[in-house]
Amino acid sequence: MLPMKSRYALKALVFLARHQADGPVPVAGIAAAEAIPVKFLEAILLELRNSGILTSRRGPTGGYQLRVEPETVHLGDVIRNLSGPMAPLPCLSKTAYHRCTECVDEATCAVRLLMADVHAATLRIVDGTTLAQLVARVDASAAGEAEGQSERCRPEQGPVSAKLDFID
Amino acid sequence: MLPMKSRYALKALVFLARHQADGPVPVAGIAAAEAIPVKFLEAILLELRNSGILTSRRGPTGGYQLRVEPETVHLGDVIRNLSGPMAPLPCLSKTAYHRCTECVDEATCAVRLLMADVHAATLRIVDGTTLAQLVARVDASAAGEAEGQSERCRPEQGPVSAKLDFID
DNA sequence: CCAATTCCTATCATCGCGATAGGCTTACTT
DNA sequence: AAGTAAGCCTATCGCGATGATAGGAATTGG
Ligand code: FES
Ligand code: FES
Repeated sequence: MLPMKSRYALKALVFLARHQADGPVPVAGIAAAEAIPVKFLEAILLELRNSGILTSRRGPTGGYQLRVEPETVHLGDVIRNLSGPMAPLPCLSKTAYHRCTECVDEATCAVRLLMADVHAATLRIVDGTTLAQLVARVDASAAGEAEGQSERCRPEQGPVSAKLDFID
Repeated sequence: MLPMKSRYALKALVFLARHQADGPVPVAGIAAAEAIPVKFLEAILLELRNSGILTSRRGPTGGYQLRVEPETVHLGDVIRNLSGPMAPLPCLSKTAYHRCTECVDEATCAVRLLMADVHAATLRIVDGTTLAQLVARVDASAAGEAEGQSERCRPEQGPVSAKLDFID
């Protein structure tokens, strides 16, 4: 499960990307718009600021603002900064690596072999998507909503398991 | 993080796939070979039995055994049976779906849009890999270990982010 | 009958997570 | 200078999931 911290952060960043022109936006404004607990969001935005993604100004007319262009914000970094590495196994994290005590040989560990692919696939998506791209996709999704043209189409995917479309 | 329950289960299944010919294998044997707490593994194998993957026999010479061929065991089902759905968001699970209270419109939710791809990629791997394939990969990995021929090669992947190889 | 093994229930300790409380600091407005 | 709106920071709390253990009942081979 993606932690609430990261979910809220992503929502807030999308919101801020949309309001780049408005100058600093106060926490209360974002929280109200996105239905996020104010004090919790406060802590989140603070972390994002300390990690360099946001700027802040205090006092009246203060608030938060994107420090960098949305095209340069990789969503994987956002999640990592707030919720730590997302490796499904300790032995797969580069920044927080530590050996799996239960495994004798890392090189021939079946669990590791399987999850390494999962991890790689995940990173390819979250690190390969920028905030700008996400905003664009939301817009596209909203545009095609009235139409029966749901989701983004990926018709040529190649049969993987020949079974049914995967669930859950 | 993949729960210990699922990690242990995968290891045990690989072990059992390797010892298919030996007849029933007692829990203690698997636990010793894979360094898994006995009582914990006991509970895990019991669940796997109740979900139809394993057979058991009691008494002396008893133990656990694969009920079906390793080619028909999809690893995603193993994980699901033991640790529940692996959807990164409640709104992405088919079997345990429930609406995200914090999100106004599911169709235009940025978080959902991003994680849907992650989820799909994960399922494509875990449900697209069978126990037999995993065993084969372990063998292949063990064979190429002495050689500099590490991991499975996927040379043509297409530039995704043009950045560095992803970390964590 | 005995011993080995599965089966089942209950219980525990710990930890991470989501969230809140309370106060301090900065800075704009009047 | 006062007042106030905002960010900044630390501490704490409740809760549930997780990993693990205890103890015993049921089954079955020798
Ligand atoms: S799971 Fe990390 S080495 Fe086996
Ligand atoms: S995260 Fe599920 S609808 Fe937004």
